Amino acid sequence: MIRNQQEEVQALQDTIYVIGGKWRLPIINSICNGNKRFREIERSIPGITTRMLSRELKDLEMNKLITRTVYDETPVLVEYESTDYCKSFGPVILAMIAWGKEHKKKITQKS
Amino acid sequence: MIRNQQEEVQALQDTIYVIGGKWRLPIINSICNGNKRFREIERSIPGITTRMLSRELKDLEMNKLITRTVYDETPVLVEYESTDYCKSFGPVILAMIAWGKEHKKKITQKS
DNA sequence: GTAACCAGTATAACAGAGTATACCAGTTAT
DNA sequence: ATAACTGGTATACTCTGTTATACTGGTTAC
Repeated sequence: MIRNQQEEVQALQDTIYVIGGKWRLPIINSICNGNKRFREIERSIPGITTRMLSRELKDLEMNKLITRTVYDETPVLVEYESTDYCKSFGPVILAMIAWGKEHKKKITQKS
Repeated sequence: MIRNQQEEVQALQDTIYVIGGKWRLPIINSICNGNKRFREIERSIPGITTRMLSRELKDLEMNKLITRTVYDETPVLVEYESTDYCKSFGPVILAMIAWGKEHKKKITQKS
């Protein structure tokens, strides 16, 4: 039953690496919920600092999960948007939400 | 369209917290593939140290993803096994593997 | 003009994840 | 008896994710 284990573990670690950390998912979530502007996203995520948001947005853009568009209007306007690719991650995210909820119940049960 | 966002983000972060980090998934994977003994698991994961394996196994046990059974035979025998609960995470893991593979292709494409 | 917004960057410090290396008590194999 | 196995623990270090705080240059509102 040992298929291409090495490769699968690598793929798993890649996925974890892309969406891991404290802020990635909340940011993705915020953008998927329609927030486009930097400050708008910042305000929607309690506790995040501009530094972290800035860094994470760059990583997410590099990984093609979001796009960053600069509109060269008089007050420079920047918009972040989730890609279709990001949305392709939807099922995994939903599964993780469901699992997280069940998990909390399970762990807080009296032993 | 804003459902219980706060709660969902929390659930997401819980899930990430449980399976995040460099070694959790490889360990789960190893145990699910039939490795039961400490040194056996250790050898199956290139690069891991006994310290990390020890710590992660404790966390995974606390989160009820694996069981630790001590058989009080003459050479003390310890067996780790994945729980049904851990297996319930299977679909998410498979989705993550698939996503990770696709992602690698996507990112390494010429831009 | 000064206060508040925009989209960030700079610098420094902290805390926890991860690494490196050695060691322990006990058992089995030669 | 000496080496190699078992299932780990101890100590010390590095490294990076995260925080805290301040600041920039430009625009708009009062």
